[in-house]
Amino acid sequence: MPAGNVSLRYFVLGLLTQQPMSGYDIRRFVKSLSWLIGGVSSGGLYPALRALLGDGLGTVDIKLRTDRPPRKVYAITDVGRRELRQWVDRPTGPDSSMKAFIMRLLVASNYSPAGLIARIEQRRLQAAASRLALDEALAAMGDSADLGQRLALGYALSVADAELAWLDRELGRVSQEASLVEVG
Amino acid sequence: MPAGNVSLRYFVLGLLTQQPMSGYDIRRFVKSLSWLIGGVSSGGLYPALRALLGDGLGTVDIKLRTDRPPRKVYAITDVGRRELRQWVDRPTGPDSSMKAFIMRLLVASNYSPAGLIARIEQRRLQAAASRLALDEALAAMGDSADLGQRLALGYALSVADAELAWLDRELGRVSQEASLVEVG
DNA sequence: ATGTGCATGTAACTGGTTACATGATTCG
DNA sequence: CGAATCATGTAACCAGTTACATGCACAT
Repeated sequence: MPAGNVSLRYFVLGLLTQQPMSGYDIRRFVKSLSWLIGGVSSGGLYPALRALLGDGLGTVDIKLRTDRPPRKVYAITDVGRRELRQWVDRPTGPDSSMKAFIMRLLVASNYSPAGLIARIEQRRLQAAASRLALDEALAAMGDSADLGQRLALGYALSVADAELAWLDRELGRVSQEASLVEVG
Repeated sequence: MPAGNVSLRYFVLGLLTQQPMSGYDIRRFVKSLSWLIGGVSSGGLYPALRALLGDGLGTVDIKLRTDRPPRKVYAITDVGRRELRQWVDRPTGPDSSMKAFIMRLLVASNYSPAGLIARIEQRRLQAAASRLALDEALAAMGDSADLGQRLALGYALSVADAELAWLDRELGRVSQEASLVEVG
């Protein structure tokens, strides 16, 4: 379900606006952000970098070294900066937001009340765990992180909290209805 | 981005728990939910249905008709029900549309304060528009909708509201900082 | 010697989308 | 008569992942 809009290509281009980097640097950096967006696979990254060159959005500076493989440092071009800006402004897709969970919800609603409750509880556990991971990331980052990371983390926290609140509310409601049915 | 977890395969299997359906029925039904999760393409659906048969998760009842193409009605098997339940309980991973926005946020934070503000505002417009679409869906659905759709809509609304609130808050903060810098 | 870090990449696969092909029926 | 709806599907493509391949340097 690669949703055509989560474009690795432009994201790495965006990283190059901070400073020129090699593929390896990029992977390391993205990995340090894995709590937000996961990592990048080399099988995705290297072809993407080559494509950037081909389209004139980036350049390489190849540092040859006798002992090790050459270090290829990529940089963004002016054309790249222009295209990047367009990507940033591009809608992220008609909010089919939270699609994965919504699909499960639609399916789970066909289960018995007890089954549905079990599934919402399960989801709550997961949500709480990932919320905790965000908190840990927040603690770990301290004052060192840059604006982008702080913004991204804040956003993720807000959404995670909203989800938890919804789950708790709904869990209460569904349980109550279930017990009413039992009694009635 | 095919996020390996948004599995069309299991979602259609889940729809079959409500009642046996043909591929066409499924497309129509999912299309009626397009405000939540978008549609299904036939190029995705028909292969998925065939795969369900191959794996023993579903069966077909082929109604031959002289005048029209045969109508193939699919139903879920017990094995299918078992696997489906596992899918429902499976973690969903960070949502891909959230990921798409976070990536843009990380990139946009490298722009000037004015640029960053413009980008957050842009996102706010989109978020408000999709929030509005959800409200319309809510109004349109009235009392007719089933539990699953009501749950899904409520969830989507909560998350959308949280996102809007975050955007407004952050827009205020970033603007203020920008004007402080200007003055200082 | 053994594993970890540096550093590059390819091949096969996955889970989709887009666009196309086919053909009858029904509605305006 | 033409458009929409019913109803099936295929082929080409896309963006990405997984697993693999290669090889040197440095620390344990």
